[in-house]
Amino acid sequence: MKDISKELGISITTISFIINKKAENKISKEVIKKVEDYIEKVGYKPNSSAQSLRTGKSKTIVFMAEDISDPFFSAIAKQMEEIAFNNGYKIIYCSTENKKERAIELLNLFKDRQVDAFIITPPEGFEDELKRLIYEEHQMVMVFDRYFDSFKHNYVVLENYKGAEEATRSLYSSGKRKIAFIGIESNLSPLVQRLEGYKNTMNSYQLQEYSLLIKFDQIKTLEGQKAIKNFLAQNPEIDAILFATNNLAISGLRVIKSKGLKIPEDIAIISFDDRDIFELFTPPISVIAQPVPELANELIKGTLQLMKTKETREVFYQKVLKGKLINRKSY
Amino acid sequence: MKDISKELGISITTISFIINKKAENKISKEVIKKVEDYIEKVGYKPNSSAQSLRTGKSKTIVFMAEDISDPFFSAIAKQMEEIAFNNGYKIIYCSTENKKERAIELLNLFKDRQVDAFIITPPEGFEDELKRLIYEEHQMVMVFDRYFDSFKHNYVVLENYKGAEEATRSLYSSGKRKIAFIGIESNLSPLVQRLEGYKNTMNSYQLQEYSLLIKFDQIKTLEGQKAIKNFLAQNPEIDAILFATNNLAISGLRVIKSKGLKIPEDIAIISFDDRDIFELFTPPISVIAQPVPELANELIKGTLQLMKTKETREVFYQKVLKGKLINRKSY
DNA sequence: GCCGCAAGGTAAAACGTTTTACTAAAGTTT
DNA sequence: AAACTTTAGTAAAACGTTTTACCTTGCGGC
Repeated sequence: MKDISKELGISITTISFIINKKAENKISKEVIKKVEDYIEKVGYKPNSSAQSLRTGKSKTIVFMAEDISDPFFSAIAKQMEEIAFNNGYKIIYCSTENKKERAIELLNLFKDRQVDAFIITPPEGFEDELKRLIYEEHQMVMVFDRYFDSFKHNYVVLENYKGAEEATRSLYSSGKRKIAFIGIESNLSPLVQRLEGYKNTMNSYQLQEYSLLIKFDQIKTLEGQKAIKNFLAQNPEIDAILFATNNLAISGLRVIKSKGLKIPEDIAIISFDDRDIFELFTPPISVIAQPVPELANELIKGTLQLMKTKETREVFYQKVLKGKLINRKSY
Repeated sequence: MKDISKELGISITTISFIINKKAENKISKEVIKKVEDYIEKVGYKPNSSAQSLRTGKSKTIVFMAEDISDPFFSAIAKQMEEIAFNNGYKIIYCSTENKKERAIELLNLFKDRQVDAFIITPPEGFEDELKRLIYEEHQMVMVFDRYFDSFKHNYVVLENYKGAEEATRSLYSSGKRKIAFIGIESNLSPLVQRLEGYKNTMNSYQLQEYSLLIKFDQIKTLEGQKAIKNFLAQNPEIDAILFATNNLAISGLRVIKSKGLKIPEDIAIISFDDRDIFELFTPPISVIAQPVPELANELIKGTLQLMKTKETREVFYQKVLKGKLINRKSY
């Protein structure tokens, strides 16, 4: 800017105004034109560190996902990146592995970097920490995938209860009566609501519930598969399963495959969350798919919007999006 | 720092020295201790924008992947993130979609932000641009997954030729003789080398080659599947296929499934790149798996190392890692 | 008692912006 | 024509660090 100023004989202030579009009714058209042309010509780009230092804004958003290598989260991440970038923001990713300690550690490490906003998939037990972050540290926070009732905050989540309800109904409609639910031992909102949706639907049909809840860290392990195997062995009458997450379903499918059960004749399947593996499985697995582009869009648009409107502690950005039941003949 | 300085009656300079570990033989033990304790107590963290402004380093690395939502790249990304973070670096991701124009656009957009290094998966036709970036703009660049022969640069890639060779041999060993290669129309190094590996091996057995090259943007489409279907129809004697990428294999498997061919009896399969879908497929698909943790490790360690040793245009960081053939009985 | 030197420390400039408060000149009222 | 107002622009401080060059004190050697 100093160089431009010297070259054009125009003050740095004026140049700054022009760059930041604050020149409209201060600076003459000719000067604006002259400066803009020169900037274009020499390809000047402002130094973002200096801008951050002066304004206190870093144009950076942190996306703290449960696991950024999970297909669901990485798909969300990609979509968000694009939109954020076009709005002049960059996103930094990290994974909590659904561990509270890890999330806290990450948060601490981000304290020193200036960050304009956080998009967080809070792990189990992160409630108090999250509240502190929002209400005491006054950070701009958008919560994703799950939310808490104990305090108000911004969030974008799936309509989990309805999804589970619809899935259970569909299994019922296809003639299944011994419908099981395999979920996760957790009180995160989606897992609770999915279970609730299942339970209430079964109840409304006056059917017996069969539910198995697996520990979070066993989902992808042999222990998890063993638990499912035992569950099925103890309840051989089960003729349908609703899986609460895709990873759960994958473990379940391994068991079903190893037991030689036919889908959907012996056992019908619906899983939450779509991923390519389900479409290609033999037979293709039906799912309640999350609307990834819409979720990503809401997340980032909401976050950008909130950063614009600043400290409005009154209005919250809360979106609940519908899932889509995709019938692939696995029930 | 100003506050600490006032509070402790110690100059800002001294505090800066202590924070940056440049105090060892300048400042007395007692003062160091005092300052460190105070910093710990009040939880002071330096302002990173100010640091960047002063030092010209942003502690930021850009990872320009082909597609960050692809399981291979997102797995790499996750691993790198972790290591980078522990070294005080943050990573910004973006996806080129293997489009030259997109990559150039992204690069331009990063010009204004200060970036310490680039890790790039160069798309087709990016050669000149990459060369310019390295040799004219003197950016720190680590190239990933593919590389160019026409100029020296840092890279981390897979030993593609050997991988294809080994896979082809294995198919031969299992008794297959009409072995086909389905690849991509591209002159990116891995695709060329995989084809070469296949061709030369077939040649050494004096077997006829069958190869189909699909256009990059048709890989995941119906056109791609149609091409594969035609290829198989025209060469019904084919009894084995080596797929050059996982996405190709997935399209191929759809075709094979729709044709009702049995794997491996009717047709044996090996694919490059592992992904969970292959393990769960019926039957499980054999693959040449890339060593993801090692790749990520080399990438980020290499990049960090190069940033330390600065302008050493003589020495290049070039690693070629071995793939691992995993036999899952699909051949 | 003076010199030189090491140890321990600091003042101040610089990094590249944004923004506040100001000015000079020209135009508009009265 | 004096007194305001608007227009077009600028000087300088501030953001929070790092780093260069400098300063002071004490001490050993002669």
